[in-house]
Amino acid sequence: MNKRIIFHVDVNNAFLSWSAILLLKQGYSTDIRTIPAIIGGDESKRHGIVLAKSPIAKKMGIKTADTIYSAKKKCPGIKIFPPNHQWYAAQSRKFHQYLKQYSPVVEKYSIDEAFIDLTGTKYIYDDYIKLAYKIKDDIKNKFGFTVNVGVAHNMLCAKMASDFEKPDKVHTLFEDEVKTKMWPLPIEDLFMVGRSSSKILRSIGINTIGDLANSNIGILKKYFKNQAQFLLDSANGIDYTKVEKHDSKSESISTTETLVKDISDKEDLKDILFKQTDAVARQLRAKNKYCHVVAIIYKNSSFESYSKQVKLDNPTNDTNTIYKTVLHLLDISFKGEPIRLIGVRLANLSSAVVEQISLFNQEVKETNTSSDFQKIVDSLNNKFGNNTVIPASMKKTNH
DNA sequence: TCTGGGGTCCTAGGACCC
DNA sequence: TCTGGGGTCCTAGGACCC
Repeated sequence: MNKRIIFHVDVNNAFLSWSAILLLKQGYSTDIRTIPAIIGGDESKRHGIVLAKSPIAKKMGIKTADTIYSAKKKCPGIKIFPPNHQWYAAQSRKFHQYLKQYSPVVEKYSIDEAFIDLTGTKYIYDDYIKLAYKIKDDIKNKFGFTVNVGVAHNMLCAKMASDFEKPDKVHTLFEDEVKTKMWPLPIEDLFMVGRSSSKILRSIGINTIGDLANSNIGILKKYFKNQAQFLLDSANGIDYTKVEKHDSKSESISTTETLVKDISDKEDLKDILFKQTDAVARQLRAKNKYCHVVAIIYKNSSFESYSKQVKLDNPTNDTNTIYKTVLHLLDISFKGEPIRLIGVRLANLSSAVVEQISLFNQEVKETNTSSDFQKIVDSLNNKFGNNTVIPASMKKTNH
């Protein structure tokens, strides 16, 4: 069997690099990639975490998702810049669009990462390392930001390889390199080993990826059950996952909002939930999908998260139907306590409506014919601003 | 001035059915 | 009477990713 050939392309410090480009364009004199700098949310709105950091900031111990408070402590005088998500989305589109020319099988893994499956292209590209360098340099020259490219025979190794030395580098991680390049790394560096798993692994004397690769499956199973084999395979660089272009593979749509202040008033929560429901339902209709599950998500002032969900008899994409369900979930799950974050999630998405016919209740169900009307409303709102057309029931709450 | 937002996947436990 | 064993569906919560 022929070996696959997979690239993983990863934008270096994506949000920070992209902001750097925009700032330079706007006449800002410093390239923020070259100074201690971070992209961070607004602390006064309780969005105070690090979204991206410059290489120098990283050297000073600042990590993504650190609080800005702690970043300042680690690096007094650090420059903080706000995120610009629209600009990032535009950069991301250019990046992903560019990669599509090399293979029909490109997986958008995140806003700033992609996998390319180049298997079966050896008559087009005689040297894959050269190709990796070409892609890296092209992106730098065309767009002004740098990437790392990982080259391997599977997705896991390609991803691990692109994470080696940064920025602006090409790395390989083939089978015969796993032992020398991957095994010496700390266990936290292995893809899919997070805080919780690494804590357990270190407690049983597994400190490097090599330790894990050479560990006993029986012992691993005691702690990780069905995940044990996956962990052992990963540490050995084994992975059979296929690169898939899952543009339409959406499984759920959600939105959450950390409130500027904790809210414990139910009526205030209802207003927020309506806006959120409207937003996710619109996304659902834009994808021509229907949801089967509706959920409400909370985080209280003690940072405890919980949720309540329900499965609908009939899938829907109708804002009002979903909102009624959300209100019902609120009624049966809201504890009256101060809420820090609230959100709505739509899940079990399907493309077609399958009406469930009740045996006992033959009344004709209200079907999704309102969907066409809603799409017109959506397009008006998209064109003229969010509250051009709103339901009469929400009108009173216009502040 | 502590701690974002959008996702996927897995597991445990209860309800229910045969 | 004193407790089976499959299986599926559903919900809640948690781990992990960027």
